[in-house]
Amino acid sequence: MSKLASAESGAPALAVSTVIFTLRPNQAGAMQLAIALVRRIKKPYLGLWALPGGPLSMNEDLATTASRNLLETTGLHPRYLEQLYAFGNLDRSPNDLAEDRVVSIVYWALVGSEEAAEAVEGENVQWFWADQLDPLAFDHSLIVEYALWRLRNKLEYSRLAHGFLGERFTLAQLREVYEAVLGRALDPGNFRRMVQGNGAVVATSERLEGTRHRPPKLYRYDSSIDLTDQGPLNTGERK
Amino acid sequence: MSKLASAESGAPALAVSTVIFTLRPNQAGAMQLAIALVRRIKKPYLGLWALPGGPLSMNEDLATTASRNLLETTGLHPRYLEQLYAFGNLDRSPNDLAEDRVVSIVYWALVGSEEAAEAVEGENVQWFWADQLDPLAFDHSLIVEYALWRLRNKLEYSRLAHGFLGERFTLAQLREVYEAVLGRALDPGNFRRMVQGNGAVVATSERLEGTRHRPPKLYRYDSSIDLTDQGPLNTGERK
DNA sequence: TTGAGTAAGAGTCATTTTGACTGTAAGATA
DNA sequence: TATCTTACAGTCAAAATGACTCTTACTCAA
Repeated sequence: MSKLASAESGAPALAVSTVIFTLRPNQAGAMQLAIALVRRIKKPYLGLWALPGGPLSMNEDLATTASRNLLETTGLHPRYLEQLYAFGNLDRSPNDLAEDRVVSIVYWALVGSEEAAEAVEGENVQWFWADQLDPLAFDHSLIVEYALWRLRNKLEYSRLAHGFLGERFTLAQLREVYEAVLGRALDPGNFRRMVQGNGAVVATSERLEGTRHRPPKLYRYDSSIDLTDQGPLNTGERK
Repeated sequence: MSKLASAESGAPALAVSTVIFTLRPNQAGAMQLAIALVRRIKKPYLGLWALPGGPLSMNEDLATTASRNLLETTGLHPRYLEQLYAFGNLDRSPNDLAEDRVVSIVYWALVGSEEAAEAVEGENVQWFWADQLDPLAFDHSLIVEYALWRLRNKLEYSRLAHGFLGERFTLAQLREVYEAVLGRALDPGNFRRMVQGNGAVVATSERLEGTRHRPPKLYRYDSSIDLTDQGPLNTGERK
């Protein structure tokens, strides 16, 4: 007999999972894309790594559940949170017992680099480099691959990089985010022109001091756009 | 006591709905974007129009359920089917009885113009112009608006127009699809250059005859790409 | 005090892409 | 045969893009 609540009602169970991205410095000191995973402590795929998640509770919105899962596993709040996809194939679970069927509504989230450094990490919660993952539990490898694709795509026509950075940042830091996510070097001059051209970013009067070279200006995103909860539910512009 | 199965298990119910698009000629003879809706014959929003859909059954994939709903309401098979979004807000139902909560996984579909002309239409199933809809039941107006946005966006970087056309088509027909979906006229010459430039379309040796002007070449899509079931589950290129 | 090193930030230039437009060819109809 | 309509090819300028160079402003070591 299944342990899932759905078994009694004859309907598939509903769960919410989250792909949590951040940027962390690697051995060479360069920023690299990382994902938070939890270790399975129960029977299917016991010991393997999986996406954090849990059942959808009756009195909670989907995004709220994702946000809470994120807080409970890493102790962090998302800078950006968006629904990725609903996975509900019949063959998602290893044994094809119909009673164990779970439909997972998956979100993806960005957390800031500084916060991520202080995140909860332990035996069963760890950060992994996004581009060198061992096979995960269930269909989570597929999910991560899709989330990666979506992140890289959306970066180009959105202001996503904000999700990794603080309120103010230099253009070099912003470029570093783009390079880490896209996985290739970008020309500094062209990047400056691009990012200033579309008006997404405005210069502040401050500069970053304490560097051992010419102090760069600090920029901030044009604050007219709210970065949280993209998708059909926001009322702002859609681009 | 609620009629929904979820009430007994303490979990939100799961449903699948579909936004069904087609192109139909309007009074002026021009193609225009239309959506298939069903009339509510039950209590919440009784008499209002809504998206076709139903509960997710235990032994059916999400996309299969969407496809079956489409077949049952219109008698048609989709030329294109893609998951849109999972809607699960707490305030989706009018009365805020927690037991009535439903999470809807919404798909959107394209059906061919010729087939749509012969589709089942009756007292409780009808086509409506996509850009002049009265308010729908539940949050379905919001859902349709989002589906429209997604359709228009995706048209630009995908081969979506195939979903409205037959196997072979003239470039003028293809342009007509684009114009109907985007809602604006396109320059024929530039359209030709664009569509031939990215290699999505190849000319056949046939021509469309019976016109009262120079017979245009018939084209077909490069068949190497499968158009059904986009999203994370396809193995092909992702662009 | 001075020169070297480093990265910020502005500018140049050739190529590609895009939008608007013009011109010609092929068939139907009167 | 003349004319109408549409297919389809070609032109041209503006805008966007990628690969550069050059100058400026700071730190640090000699």
